[in-house]
Amino acid sequence: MKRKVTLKQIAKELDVSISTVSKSLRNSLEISEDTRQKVQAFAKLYNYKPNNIALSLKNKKTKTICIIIPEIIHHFFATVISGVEHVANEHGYNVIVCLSDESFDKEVINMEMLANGSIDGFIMSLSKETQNKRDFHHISEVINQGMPVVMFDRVTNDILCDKVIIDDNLAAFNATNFLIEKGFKNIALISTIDYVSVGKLRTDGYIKALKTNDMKINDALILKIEDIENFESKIDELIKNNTIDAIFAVNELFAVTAIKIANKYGKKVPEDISVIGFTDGIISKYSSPAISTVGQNGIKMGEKAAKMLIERLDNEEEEYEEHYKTEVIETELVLRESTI
Amino acid sequence: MKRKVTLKQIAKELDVSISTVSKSLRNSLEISEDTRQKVQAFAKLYNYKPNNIALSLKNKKTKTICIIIPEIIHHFFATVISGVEHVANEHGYNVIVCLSDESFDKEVINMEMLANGSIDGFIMSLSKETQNKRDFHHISEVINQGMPVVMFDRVTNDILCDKVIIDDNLAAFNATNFLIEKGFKNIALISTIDYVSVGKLRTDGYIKALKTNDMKINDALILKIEDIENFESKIDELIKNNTIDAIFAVNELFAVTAIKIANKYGKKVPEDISVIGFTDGIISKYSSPAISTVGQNGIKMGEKAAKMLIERLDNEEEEYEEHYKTEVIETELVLRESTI
DNA sequence: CTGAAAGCGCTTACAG
DNA sequence: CTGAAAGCGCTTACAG
Repeated sequence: MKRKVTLKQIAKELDVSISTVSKSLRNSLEISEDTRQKVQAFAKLYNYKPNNIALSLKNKKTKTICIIIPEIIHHFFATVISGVEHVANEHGYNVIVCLSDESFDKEVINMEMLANGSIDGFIMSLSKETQNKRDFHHISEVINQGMPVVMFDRVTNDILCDKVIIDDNLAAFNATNFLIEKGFKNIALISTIDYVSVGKLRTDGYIKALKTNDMKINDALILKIEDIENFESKIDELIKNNTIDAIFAVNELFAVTAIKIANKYGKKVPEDISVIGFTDGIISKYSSPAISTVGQNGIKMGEKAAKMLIERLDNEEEEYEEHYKTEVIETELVLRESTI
Repeated sequence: MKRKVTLKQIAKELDVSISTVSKSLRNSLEISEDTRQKVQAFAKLYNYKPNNIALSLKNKKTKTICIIIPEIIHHFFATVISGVEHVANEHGYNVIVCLSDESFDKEVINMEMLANGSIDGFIMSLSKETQNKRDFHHISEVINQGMPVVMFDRVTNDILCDKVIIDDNLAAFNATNFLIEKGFKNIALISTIDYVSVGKLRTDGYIKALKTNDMKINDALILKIEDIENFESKIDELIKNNTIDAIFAVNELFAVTAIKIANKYGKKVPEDISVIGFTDGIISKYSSPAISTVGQNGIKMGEKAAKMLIERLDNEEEEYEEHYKTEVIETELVLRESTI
């Protein structure tokens, strides 16, 4: 087992100073061709690589960014990570992934832990609990210390920073409108409680579409799911107790579950009920029938978020600050088998 | 914008030495009660937090571990990350996630980059390309430098280190055997090419089950998919050209695709064909019919891998080395709607 | 009880 | 052309 070699050791072996070794390896013209070659050859032989931590301390930058997400099991968030990873790596950055598990406390702990020099900036999507509490002091604190933050998807207006979102309202409007144009009269909505920002926006879009088309809002057809534990029984009730010819669900889990339950009551999708989901993930693609859905393009969101963050980091000298942007990533209606 | 405060600044403000500040904050008895309180109060006021990078440099440990996976979109790997995260956080470790994208080069670059002091140890699953090339020098190099590595799922015998696996052979044997006991005679296998270690092991288990039951091996029913691009047409051919009453697929993507294609040819699952997949992920759970599958328990694998790594890190003083273990996580056959 | 010094591994302005 | 010194932010053995 040969431990990692340091400048000091090389200097000792070659009987020169540490400065000389350092400069030689960075190919400084200050050093004679001869010495440089000797040092470089030796370093290569011993497979010298500079210690990242020492460089980080010296440079006051770590070339590492952190992405905080509520849940990695959610396919959408996994795709965002993938997008972030690729852009980050291209620019020589590493990515630390933190999971808040939808918990405010875990979100705070993660941020405080990493804000102390471990990373250069954050990319994050708020946990449900944080959105519910509306307590964002941990985020503003980090920003105040001069560390850039980019929020995506689940964002808040209470914090000023760069953001990457989709137009949830518009996407929901379009999806609902699509169903209305198909001639459906009883379009149900399966959404989440309003404090989840995207849930509320999507609900608003649905309502707006109905209103725009002079259709009346039937509260019985609007289901807001609070508790992921027993959401199936809620959907069951919705379908059992109402006349429904189309469903718009704000995520794919709700959509696929709705289809299952519809089948249970002898309703065929899409023949009897058309279904549109949200988030173009694995479930939508591979379930039978394949589910029509609002494609969210997590990869692109991740890429964009990473680009915005890295741009800010790499231009830190210049006084860019306060020039925050909100990027809206376009969505698309992916039509498959669950709609006629 | 108030920059982060350092010991030096506190020392200056309070007109004491840096050593005194440091000791006070660590509550050293060397320092008078009085001074300690003063320093601590001041530190609290200015929200002092020690700089992680400086600590890492000093302590020669970063309290960060890296997990390298081939693909995050694969639900199984996402669950492993989740397991690693939780155990790591419990023990005060952060997790860096790296994606190799199934590429040998990316795997090597990631490891070399992070091995230079950024992290304390690796948890990894080999990329397809690495398994194909059988080139593991980057891994042995890291291990030689004294950095612990834990491999999971896609492992190799060529490297000595801690490992977490499932008994792929046995799991495949059991799944196939289950189908045989149900009375099926023409059981197809949809696997991957042999250089993917788990693909080969699962194929072997399938063959062993047939042999044990004195059934003959029909090569036409064994499909080894090389190319993820056009795997659908391969499965299509398999189903179109053969008489099949059951299918064992080595992942859920293959399983769900097989069901779709079977439907296309008018075969119902499970009435006409029973299907068992591998990896108990989102797809298996939510497709219609829900797919019976070999549950792999990624969470548990991740937790175990993290525990093994952290144990090694925390006990580094003691000469534990060379005492490598391979943990086998049990699998279970999860029966759902795709088998009769 | 307090502080100066050395050190973790590196870089760079400065002196010779 | 080479090297000693200072510094990034911290800890700790040692001196006073």
